[in-house]
Amino acid sequence: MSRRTRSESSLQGIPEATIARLPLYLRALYALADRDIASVSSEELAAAAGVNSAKLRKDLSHLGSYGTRGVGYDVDYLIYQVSRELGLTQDWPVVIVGAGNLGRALANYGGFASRGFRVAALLDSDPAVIGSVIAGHRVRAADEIERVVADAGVMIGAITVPAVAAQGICDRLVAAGVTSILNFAPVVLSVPDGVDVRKVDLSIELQILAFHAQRRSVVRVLHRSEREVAMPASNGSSGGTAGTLALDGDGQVAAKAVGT
Amino acid sequence: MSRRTRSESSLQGIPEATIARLPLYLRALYALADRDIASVSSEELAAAAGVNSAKLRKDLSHLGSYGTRGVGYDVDYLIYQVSRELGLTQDWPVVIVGAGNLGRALANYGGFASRGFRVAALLDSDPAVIGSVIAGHRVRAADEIERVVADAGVMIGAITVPAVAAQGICDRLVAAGVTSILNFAPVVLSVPDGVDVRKVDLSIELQILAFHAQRRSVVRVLHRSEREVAMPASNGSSGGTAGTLALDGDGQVAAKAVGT
DNA sequence: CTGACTTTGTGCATACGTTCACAAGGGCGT
DNA sequence: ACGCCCTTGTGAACGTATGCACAAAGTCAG
Repeated sequence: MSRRTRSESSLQGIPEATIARLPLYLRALYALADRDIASVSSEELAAAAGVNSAKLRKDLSHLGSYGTRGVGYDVDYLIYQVSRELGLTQDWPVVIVGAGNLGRALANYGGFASRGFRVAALLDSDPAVIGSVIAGHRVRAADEIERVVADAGVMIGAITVPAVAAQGICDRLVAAGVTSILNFAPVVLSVPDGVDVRKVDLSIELQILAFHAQRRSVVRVLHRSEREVAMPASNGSSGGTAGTLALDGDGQVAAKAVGT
Repeated sequence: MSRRTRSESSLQGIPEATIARLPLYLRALYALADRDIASVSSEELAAAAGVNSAKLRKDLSHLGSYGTRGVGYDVDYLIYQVSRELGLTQDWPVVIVGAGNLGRALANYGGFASRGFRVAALLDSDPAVIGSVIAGHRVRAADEIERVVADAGVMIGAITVPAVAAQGICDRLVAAGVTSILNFAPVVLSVPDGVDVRKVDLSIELQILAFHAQRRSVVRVLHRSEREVAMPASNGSSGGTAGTLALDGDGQVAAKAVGT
């Protein structure tokens, strides 16, 4: 089921991976514009954004043919086109629920207000915090979610509350009409169809980093005794579903400082 | 070239996409363990983690055969195996540079200390902040980067400083021996080979949300006047590289509240 | 006006990721 | 002890993303 028409119009057909990179290009373009650079080649822009130039050209080609062969791209024009594609030519009021450390960081975030986004309200359920002013916004009670969303026409909500409260807040946001949610709480939110959830989880990023860091350590150790890897995994009946776990420090690796 | 041996050992061959999901599974497993659930099927665990069950099984199969056919997975055993694969059975001291809102949020983050990670130090360059205590850590001067990294054997650094200062801090972290960097500053960091950088950018996530939100609006508008989409893009010579930009509000869409 | 040069936009090959569907394998009731 | 039933683990098909390499298309000098 879930047929997608994918018409020839550029409206539908932009790959998700491309969308995720457009903000990167946009940031690089703004940096160029700040330096009064009027034109840029795909090679230069790709370097500034940290991607392959062929990939950048293919990404931009999804928005249309906005470059000039032999010359490059007009910075201002491309900024406008990318902004328009991302929907940043309009104003997006955002409600932030949870005025803890993360909520405050978000409300104070510079790149927030600068390009298209605006903090419509900052909410919290803690009476000790309600009424205080953070980043120019008086913190309002979480009870006011419905009113705030309706009054300001909010379509985007950011959830920066503790994990246990996140689903409840999410439900209320959705019921009030919010269709896009940025979730910072370490839980999987369940939402009805048509609501878009993106998550930011610091812990996950750290764990991915730890994996690679450990892999580097392991590789380094294996270089010393290459023998033991060649042994295929013993898939005998040992282990299995035994009740006691062999939680000894077998797989442990020495994490020494890596002074160059 | 760039031959990869991809031996039968599980050490090398785990896809990046799988790695990125392992923390998700781990979180779901901890939640199950907290509820004293000893065994779980791929279907249940997949639902808890918000993924497809076939994907979950394939992901877990990369670590080895840790399930029991007809039964499922032993929760504690799987927690151990996933933790070990991610390198979370060892302790990772992390240095946080930048004690602004984000740095504080990170230092206070619950999921930080709980599983394998430990704040080794919190640094800042602002004399007004140095010396104050945040989340149980006395903020130290940014000058001490090298000493802190060496003393605590830090391999992971988090950068929560303003964009302009990020590359400089990054260089110093790398020079001091840090090989994994979590970057919150909205810049592309350049690092030598062998250093792993992951970025968390609130603005990018918001922009992706805005894109989808706008797309929903556009689709809704188009349903009213379906005619105009059928017209193929006029790729004539008009427009082109003209000096003046047509920055009128042509592509604007009405962002009305979405009351159910 | 012409021709050389530069850079875009894209066809194609390859790699990677996802999903289906089912055989293999283990537990459990009888 | 046997066979049914359940769930894992995986082969295969499909879809998506990436990167190379080059034709198309424009600029600019003379």
